[in-house]
Amino acid sequence: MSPAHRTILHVDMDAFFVSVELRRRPDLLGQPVVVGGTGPRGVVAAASYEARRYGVHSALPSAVARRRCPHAVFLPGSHELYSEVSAQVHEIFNRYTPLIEPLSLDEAFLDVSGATRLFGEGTQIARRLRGDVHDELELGCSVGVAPNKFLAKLASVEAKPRATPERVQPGPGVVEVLPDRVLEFLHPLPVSKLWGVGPKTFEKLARLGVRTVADLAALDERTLVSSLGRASGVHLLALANGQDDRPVEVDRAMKSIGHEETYPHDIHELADLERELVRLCDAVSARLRRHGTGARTLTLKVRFAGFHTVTRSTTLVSAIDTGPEMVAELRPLLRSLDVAVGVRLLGVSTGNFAERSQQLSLLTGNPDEPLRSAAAIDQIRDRFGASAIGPASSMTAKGLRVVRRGAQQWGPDQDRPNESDAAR
DNA sequence: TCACCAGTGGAGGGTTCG
DNA sequence: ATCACGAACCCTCCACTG
Repeated sequence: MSPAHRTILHVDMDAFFVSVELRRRPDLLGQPVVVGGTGPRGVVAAASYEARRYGVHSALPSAVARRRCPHAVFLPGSHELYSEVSAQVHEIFNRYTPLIEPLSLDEAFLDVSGATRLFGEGTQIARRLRGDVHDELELGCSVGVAPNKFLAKLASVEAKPRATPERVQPGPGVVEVLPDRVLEFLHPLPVSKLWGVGPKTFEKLARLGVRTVADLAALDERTLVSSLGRASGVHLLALANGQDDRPVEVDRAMKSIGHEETYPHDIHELADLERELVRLCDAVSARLRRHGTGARTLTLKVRFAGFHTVTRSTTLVSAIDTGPEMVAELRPLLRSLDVAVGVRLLGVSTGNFAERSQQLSLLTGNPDEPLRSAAAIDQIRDRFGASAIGPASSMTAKGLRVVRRGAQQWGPDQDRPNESDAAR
């Protein structure tokens, strides 16, 4: 039996990556600080509220961010550290409910419907939780409280601090949407605030004369479905009426694993791309094995110099989980493309997970060689680190050192300065 | 032989989110 | 002037099956 109405929390850490950095760099407090890619093709992953005053926000190209706020401090960031801190935040959540659905490192839904008897109303839980996070981790967060996920997420936006060109205003921290005030809260909002309405959908809705959520709610379902498609149309109309019965899902199974990289310079040579393909397959297959699964569907992604992007995929009868096997499937797909114009990004993604079946090699009649050597590689990496061993094709000419690009999640590293730049 | 139906699943493109 | 990365989900078209 589900309760008459649920109490859902959406917790969103305030400027998470930056706030974590500021704990070890208190000298930067109150300054514009940006975490993200530092190279010319990088983007902003997180901006302090001071930086936001200058129009710097996440996903903004770093080059633009530098122009808008030249005195901002740019930090490369450490995904691993943020992961650890995120886990600590979740431990705090766990005091109040086990029903936690992480959306990302810095966001989560909590279903506290069953916790109110023990800890009080949703807003009381929200305030206690904020206090814990602040006192124990020196981090700020904003919490939305509502009868469903979608409204809780909207509420947490209202709870956040706000940066205007003049100043940074602290937010209320906790905002609740009461069950009998849902439409009152929802309908005046612009449709662009709805979860799932991006630039494209916004344009389609604008053509239907829709500007506010109230406009959307008044729309005929058939009209909406014919414009947005079945699933999106029905879903969006429900949201516009404040209805969202999606449960807080604790263990969402991963459906795809992939790696993609944007290069500091476009690549024109097929041979170079094939070498990159080997590296990507090596990395993705290692992650597959760590998750103890194999993949049946492999997808190659290529972004050309003009930003035009294509994908080529293949689905196998049985799942694989080693680099060489993946390369064997994807290399022909890569070769089928004309890469003369130059490639700025190459990506490999896997899905359709299934147990890897034991099989005999047709050539040797022995148990699958790739499988055994992959296991050996995993052992070496466990003991000596990820860069201890890699594909021969990614060794430098000088040999012996595996070429590992910087662990940059938000774009390629800054170009390595050459000797003439070393002026001091 | 043709038309149709319902269901499944692959391929490729696309949108959205954080 | 410039635009990352990782993942989920959706749509359309198409082939195949019964």
